[in-house]
Amino acid sequence: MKSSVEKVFLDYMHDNGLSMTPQRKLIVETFLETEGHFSAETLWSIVRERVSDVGQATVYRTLKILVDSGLADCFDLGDGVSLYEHAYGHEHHDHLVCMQCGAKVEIFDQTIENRQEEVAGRFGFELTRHRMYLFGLCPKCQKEKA
Amino acid sequence: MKSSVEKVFLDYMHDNGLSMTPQRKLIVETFLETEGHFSAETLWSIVRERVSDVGQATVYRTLKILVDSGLADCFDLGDGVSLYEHAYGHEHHDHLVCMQCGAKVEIFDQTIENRQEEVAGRFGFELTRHRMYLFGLCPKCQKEKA
DNA sequence: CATTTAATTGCAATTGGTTTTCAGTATCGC
DNA sequence: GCGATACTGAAAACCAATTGCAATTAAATG
Repeated sequence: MKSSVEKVFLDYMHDNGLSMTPQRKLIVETFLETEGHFSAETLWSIVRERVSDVGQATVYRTLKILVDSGLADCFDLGDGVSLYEHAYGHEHHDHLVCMQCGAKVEIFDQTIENRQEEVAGRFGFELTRHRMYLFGLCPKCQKEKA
Repeated sequence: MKSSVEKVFLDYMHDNGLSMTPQRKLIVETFLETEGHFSAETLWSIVRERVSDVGQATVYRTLKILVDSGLADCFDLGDGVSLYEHAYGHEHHDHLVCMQCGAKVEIFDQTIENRQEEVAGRFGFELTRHRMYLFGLCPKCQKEKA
């Protein structure tokens, strides 16, 4: 039986007149098997461990499809590198990032979400989405520093 | 009497062995006279209206000094272009951005700030800074759409 | 105020992530 | 199968931002 994620992807492909190719299949599978937050470059290197002649551009192009189809979420921490993570079946969340080691924790706080709506409403804005990144030092790096 | 902002800048320059030059003076003055959120490119174009032969690199280099000295704040909305705004004498705030017209509203909510600390603390993180952007439609753009 | 040293400048070249172009190849609906 | 489209990898193009460089200028010192 086809997994629910694959169905969503194939439906998106079909609905938009896109074709399935061995490269895309490989990239999507690799994406789904890779946990955490990673760059296109990183995903490319993992893909190439399996099949050596997949082009970098194809990885970028496929990641765009993954984002558009709702399977991936793309964000960047302000350093010019886009990071990707699984979006299908994952609730919305923000990130807590260690500035020392780069560790990332997914966070969610309903109070913050509510206040965001409320603040936006105060200015008559209709809120669509938001991004929030908290930067600091993780427990481990605090110890190492002391 | 020298304004307080200028003093902070000159002190920073001196403390770091930096020299004052006509170009830097012009760029800093232009920066201080320009309100809102703007890119280095935009600042450069305003500067060149006054003196035509200021190099683009000098604007970037001076903006870096402004950020380091605490006079400017640099952030980006995720589209790869850094935006700058006045930081001296301005309290910390986040941004509410209209995705249609690009209008930006500066926002602040103490409840959100408190919860951020609290969420970070829950994971043992020591919070240093954060960025939060709320994206949506401003009142004007909502009307135009309807 | 001259001198010397270190900093600064504009320009052009470079970087680095990402996107696009292009000619050849593969996919999909019929 | 066949034809219209879509896809591919490689390389070139992009674009904001940075850097190397040789000439110029600021500024501390004597």
